[in-house]
Amino acid sequence: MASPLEKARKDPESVKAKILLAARRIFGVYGFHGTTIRMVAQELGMDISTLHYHWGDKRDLYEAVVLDINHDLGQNLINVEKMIHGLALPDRLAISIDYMTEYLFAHPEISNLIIFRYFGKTREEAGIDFKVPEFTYDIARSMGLVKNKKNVSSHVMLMVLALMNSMHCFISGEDFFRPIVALNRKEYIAEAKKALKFIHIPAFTQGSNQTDK
Amino acid sequence: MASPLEKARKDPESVKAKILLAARRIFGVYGFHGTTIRMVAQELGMDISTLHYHWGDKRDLYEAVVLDINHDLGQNLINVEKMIHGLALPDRLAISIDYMTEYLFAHPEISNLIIFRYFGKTREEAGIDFKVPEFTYDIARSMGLVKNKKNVSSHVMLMVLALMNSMHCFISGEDFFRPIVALNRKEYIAEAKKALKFIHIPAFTQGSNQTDK
DNA sequence: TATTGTCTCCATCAAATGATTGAACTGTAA
DNA sequence: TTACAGTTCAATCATTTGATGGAGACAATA
Repeated sequence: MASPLEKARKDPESVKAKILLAARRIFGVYGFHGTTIRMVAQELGMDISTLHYHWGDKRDLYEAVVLDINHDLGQNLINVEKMIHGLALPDRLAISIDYMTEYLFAHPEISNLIIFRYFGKTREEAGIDFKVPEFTYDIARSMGLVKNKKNVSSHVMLMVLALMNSMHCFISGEDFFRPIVALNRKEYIAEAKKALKFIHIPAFTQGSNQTDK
Repeated sequence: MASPLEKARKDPESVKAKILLAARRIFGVYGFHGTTIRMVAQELGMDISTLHYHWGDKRDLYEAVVLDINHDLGQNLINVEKMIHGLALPDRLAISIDYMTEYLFAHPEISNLIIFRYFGKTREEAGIDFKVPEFTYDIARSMGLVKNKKNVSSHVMLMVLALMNSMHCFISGEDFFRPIVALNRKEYIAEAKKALKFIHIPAFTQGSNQTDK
């Protein structure tokens, strides 16, 4: 009855949980086609047939990873929403950026996998999907940018998407960007946060008197 | 002597040029591991051995695609630099964003492939690379953001990277984002340009009196 | 016509990869 | 002890995929 994913979440010490973690990491680095189940198995020091025993086929494992990440991300967005409730727009933005950036830098495979899904295609289309549209709308709403309850302007949606993308890009592109700016990890994270706030807070605040055209 | 890539560029009607074009498109959609040479061959209605005859192995073809895209992108950045020379910063930004967005929307595989390279890994590391660091520095310079000739601040570099990333994300994510905002292609492109300018011009102009801390 | 060089494709190979099978090992309950 | 469910792994299979060989088609030229 309980899916492997549910079992994995129930007991973080279980083999299933370990598999899920390794799969997140490796799918996050190499993408779906770029990872082989042998890579995941080797990372765990176990046989590929043990993987199949616990999770079924490669697609099942990948979809479990996507679901798991969706769950984590949604959970954290809820947390943020609670933290910023009632504050002024610039503060809401600053706190959201700080919190989410910190969280995503600690789990870069989330940004990696979301970006893979946005910008790439798998040969066989997946039935499973990220909840980006829902998340985008939720963020716009919790930022107080949705004036007309049932008709969010495209402009606002694109602004929110741009903010999310900027964050994912800094996190996911760390290996590529950090050598360019010659910073250590700690400095890079700090500068990324700074840049995100520097760019997006003025954009949203100037927008507050024209977001809805 | 002349490489297949040079031959392809010399004669756009040649088989090699057709192969290069198809390879750009398909690598751009599915990434390196996600595309098979059979997919490229089928797209062209030719046999895989004909592909090998003209280009060598898969890696060669991929690297030719990367070189080709680098070349095109560099060429267009030079064009932009000429267009904006001598103008004020907000105008430089607006024109650059308009021009590059238009260009990249016409060749989305460029954004796709650059993003794949930023954010993903191939199992065997490629010897070939995108010239992002050089391009980033050139853009910062042509925007007039480089004050100290030999020491560009990390902050400015990250700002430029964020701008480039925002553009690539809107272009590369069109299939994913456009249904969310419910716009047709023409409207989406217009809104993307608007959002990019709306977000990044204030960021850079407010930054002109504190870019170098 | 014969020759040569260019190009294309069918057939095939070898390696990589996803998936399965059956034996063996473990601990627990009867 | 025996029986059984849960787990792991070595061995193996079938398909996909990158790559090659050799024969044939075609055009240009002597």
